[in-house]
Amino acid sequence: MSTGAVYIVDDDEAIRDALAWLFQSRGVDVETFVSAEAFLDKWSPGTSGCLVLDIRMAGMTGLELFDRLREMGARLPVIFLTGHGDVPMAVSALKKGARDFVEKPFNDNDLVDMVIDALAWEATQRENAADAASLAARLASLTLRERQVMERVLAGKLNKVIADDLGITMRTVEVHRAHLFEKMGVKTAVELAQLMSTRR
Amino acid sequence: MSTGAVYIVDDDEAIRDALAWLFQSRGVDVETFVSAEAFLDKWSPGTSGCLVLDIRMAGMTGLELFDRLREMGARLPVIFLTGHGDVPMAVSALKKGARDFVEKPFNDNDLVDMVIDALAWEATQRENAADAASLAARLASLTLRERQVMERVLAGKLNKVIADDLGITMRTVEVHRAHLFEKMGVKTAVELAQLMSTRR
DNA sequence: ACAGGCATTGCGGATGACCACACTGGTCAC
DNA sequence: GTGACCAGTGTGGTCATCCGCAATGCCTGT
Repeated sequence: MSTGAVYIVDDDEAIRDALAWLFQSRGVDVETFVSAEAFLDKWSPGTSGCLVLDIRMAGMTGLELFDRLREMGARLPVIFLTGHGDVPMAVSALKKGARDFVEKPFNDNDLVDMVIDALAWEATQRENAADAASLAARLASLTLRERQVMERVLAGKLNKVIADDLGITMRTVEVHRAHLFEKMGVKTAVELAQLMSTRR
Repeated sequence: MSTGAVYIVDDDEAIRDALAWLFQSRGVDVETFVSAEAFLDKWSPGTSGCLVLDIRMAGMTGLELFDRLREMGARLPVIFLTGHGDVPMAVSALKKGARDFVEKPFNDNDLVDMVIDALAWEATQRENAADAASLAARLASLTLRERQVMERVLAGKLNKVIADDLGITMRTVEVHRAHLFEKMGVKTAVELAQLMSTRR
């Protein structure tokens, strides 16, 4: 798992080149795009990294690309660059989850530091998302009965009560319980509770 | 528990009065302050509500008041008002946790809506903080041994193993276990795990 | 038709959790 | 010094959990 690259989207070739050189010189992988559309072509749910996005571009603007990516489920951190941004635009972008909003001219080193932070953040987010997905998958693999038993185990009910509750025998509850513990990859009810509590 | 008031800090009397009237007409409790210093006098850790803060004021500026409050542990949501803010100022304020950053002239209704949202948010935050404090208090009431046993219970260890671990008898572990369950207000290990997992 | 997964149940035993009762010893505060 | 609190221990019993072994009925896909 290497940490992702920085994706620079700007229709000004001079800026693309300058930024690409800047990041490369600091050891950050870079890919550049001439337009929002070009990045959308490249993007897939597996794309990992950080976006540096010019606001004002021909065609789709940076803000529009940002919205589009969010709609498509992208969770990449986005740093906006702008020559002459206004306050409402900056506020709206940040409130929608942009990572930062930087006016040109900016300090090169600061930008690289921001990107490096964003890359690290994105990597941990990606891990968390993977954990959540794995948990969801395991949850989905449970049968109806197993889910019903799990709910009641998490509610602290005794097997006897659960059995009564579901109109089945204690022995059957035990079987379901063992199965769901197996599927969820836990050995005790305590572990199960922790697993289910952290992510929600 | 009523939801808190909106605290308006602005050195322009006309604006204070206009905002006070605006909020009152929408049923929101209002208090106004002529300066950042005046609000600091009034503030205490129990102060509940939402701040509407002019940036440019004689004496301490809105941004300085914001920083000062954060240092003192205040978690009040803050909405900044500014006549001529610049982008870096807005970005910095939002990244430091300001709720919003609004340029004059602004839409009255939008501001009230923002404040109402902020008040609701603050109320739930306050509840969460109270729960966390109560949990911390209960945790602090545990004796050393009880904490040691709790850790190991949460690690899914059996009483036998815990006993071995701590060099004491199973019986003693059972006693500590019962005591800590009592103090933490839970009846089962599962409840304990849920209690400890949600807040961390 | 047959394999495989799911839900169900029974029996019995090993192990663990929980509890009431009883007792020792140390520290700390009033 | 006496009471409150903490830590530690024992006996004995009840209830719960966990497992292996064995079996039945249903449904689905090959």
